[in-house]
Amino acid sequence: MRKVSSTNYHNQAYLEEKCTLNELIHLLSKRWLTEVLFSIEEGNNRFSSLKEDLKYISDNILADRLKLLEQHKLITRNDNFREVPARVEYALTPTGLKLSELLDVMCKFSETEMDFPAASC
Amino acid sequence: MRKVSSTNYHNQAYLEEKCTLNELIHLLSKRWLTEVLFSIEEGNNRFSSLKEDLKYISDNILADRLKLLEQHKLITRNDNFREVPARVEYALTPTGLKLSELLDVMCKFSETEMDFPAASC
DNA sequence: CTGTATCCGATAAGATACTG
DNA sequence: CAGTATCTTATCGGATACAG
Repeated sequence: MRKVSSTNYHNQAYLEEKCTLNELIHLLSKRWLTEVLFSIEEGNNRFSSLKEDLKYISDNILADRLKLLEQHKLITRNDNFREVPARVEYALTPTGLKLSELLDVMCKFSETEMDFPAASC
Repeated sequence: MRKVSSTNYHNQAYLEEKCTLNELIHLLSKRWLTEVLFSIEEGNNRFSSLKEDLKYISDNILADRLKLLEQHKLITRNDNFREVPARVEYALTPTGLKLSELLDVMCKFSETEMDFPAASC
């Protein structure tokens, strides 16, 4: 739970109210989140498949990131398979796809313009 | 100092090596950083002017963000005025300007596509 | 298979006091 | 004016154990 009394909390709230960009960046800055988005886009639509693809991610973090992405309507969660063991499939929404394209642009920018050591994107 | 032994550290390093996008987002996620960039773009080119514009920012955070922006060649720092009291002026680099334009695009996206409460950007 | 609950270490933000 | 140094607190990531 957040301590509402702190300046820390108030400043973040102030920034997010001032501009939703801060809210979006705060979401994107959660570790693994963009990787989960990209991995779903590439066809990894199950929990176990994502966990295998993002080899160092832990259960609780993956679950949390999927929940966040769903809450912000960037992915859909389909658990209507009525199978045992449980089966759930994830997919990008149109907004999720647009965000992914936007992140591609940012990735190109970071590769070509920014002063970071080179890496394959 | 960072503890190199932690999984926490290794995972972040893994992600940043995998794609510089993670490095860029990690930078942008530092609180106030984008606001400082925008404020400089709007003409606030002195420490005191920035501090007044971003009314809740503290000295040490502003100093740190300016240092980060300079290190990544997003702004320039000019202290060649030989005046007392000290005088320093900041300005965007071409890369800084491009980043600002990219962030404008992201801001529009967050306003029109994302599921956040509305705010003026 | 797809998660949840609890705990702990690591990192980030901010308050305060001080300096050339 | 333009910062720096030190300390405290808040937030985040991850390990482990467990559940429907």
